Amino acid sequence: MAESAGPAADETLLFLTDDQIRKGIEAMFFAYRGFTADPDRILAVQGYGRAHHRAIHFINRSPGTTVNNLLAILGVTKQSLNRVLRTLIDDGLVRSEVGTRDRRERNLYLTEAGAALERELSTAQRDRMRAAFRQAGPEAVAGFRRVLEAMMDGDMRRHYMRFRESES
Amino acid sequence: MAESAGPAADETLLFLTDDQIRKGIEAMFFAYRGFTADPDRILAVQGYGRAHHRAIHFINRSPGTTVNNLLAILGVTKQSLNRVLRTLIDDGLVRSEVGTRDRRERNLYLTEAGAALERELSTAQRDRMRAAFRQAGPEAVAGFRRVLEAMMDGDMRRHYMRFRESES
DNA sequence: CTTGGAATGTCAACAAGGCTGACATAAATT
DNA sequence: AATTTATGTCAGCCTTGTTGACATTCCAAG
Repeated sequence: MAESAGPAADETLLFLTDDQIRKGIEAMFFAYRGFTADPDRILAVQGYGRAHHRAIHFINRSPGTTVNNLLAILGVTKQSLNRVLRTLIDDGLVRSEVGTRDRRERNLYLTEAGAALERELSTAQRDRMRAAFRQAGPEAVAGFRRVLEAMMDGDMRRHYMRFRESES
Repeated sequence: MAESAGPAADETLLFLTDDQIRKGIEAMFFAYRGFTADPDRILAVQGYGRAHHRAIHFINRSPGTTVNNLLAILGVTKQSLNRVLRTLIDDGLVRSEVGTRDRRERNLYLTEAGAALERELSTAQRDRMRAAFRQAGPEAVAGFRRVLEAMMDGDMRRHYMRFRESES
């Protein structure tokens, strides 16, 4: 913070040059495409999209979660999420139960069919991630995670950390 | 490849456990949201979206690029790109010139107004990336890039590498 | 106890930006 | 001359964002 008087004048900060940063930006762009490519292909077959994947992922991650919880994590409007949730419920992939403590809430669970699709999706995505991790090596993976965590918005980092802690 | 008989039996591969992979997947998801958040805010003001940002970014990156080139990099249909390009041309942010060597082609350039918006967008995005890089440190950045490069599809890696080489 | 908000979820309508298919035009290639 | 290539355009569809209106449920203040 104190040493950033000139634009990258210090040669120990070469990884902060505009060119390095630009490469990072493009790496992020191209890699995210690969990251979603396999699930996208699977989802397209049954007429679903990325929004369905996100809902399925986080319901699987926290069974019994409420619509409001999901809204906070996914960062969309409740109307948008509701449409996706409705098709998943109608198609028998998600079960919605009236909350016991507060009957305004709906607790969401994957059905067997939902869990099966979740496994199919996450297997495809994990296979690619695993291959990338194996190719890059453990230290690269640690760096990858450190940079991504620093890039998150505060709110999202909270959700991410909550998930990280919830399993050993 | 040969040693992967059992599920993560080797303790030197702990970074390849399903749990580690899942953390990587969620890190990617949450970080990408942060990555696009600042440009999204700027674009929303002038009524543009992420599609406009992508077009502007890559036209700025390779001035004079053709429509076909852009299609290959962005991975969308020409109809979809055309709609975005048309608004950018009509709004005076992009200039389209008939190709000299091959007059079927259109060479695309940013106008002054286009370059100004590009600077505004990339400054916001670079600031966040720079902060993340600085916080994570040079070795983390190297690992970040290695993992992302391994995660790209072959085609996308080609485009990425082409860009990387095009500047020292 | 009742009543007025606040929280939660649903329904309707609209826009952006993907997609496919069909077709036109001009230029290059064979 | 015929074909292929590059680009643009029209029409129509889908997913997934948005806002607005509204129903239900809970809770707290009177």
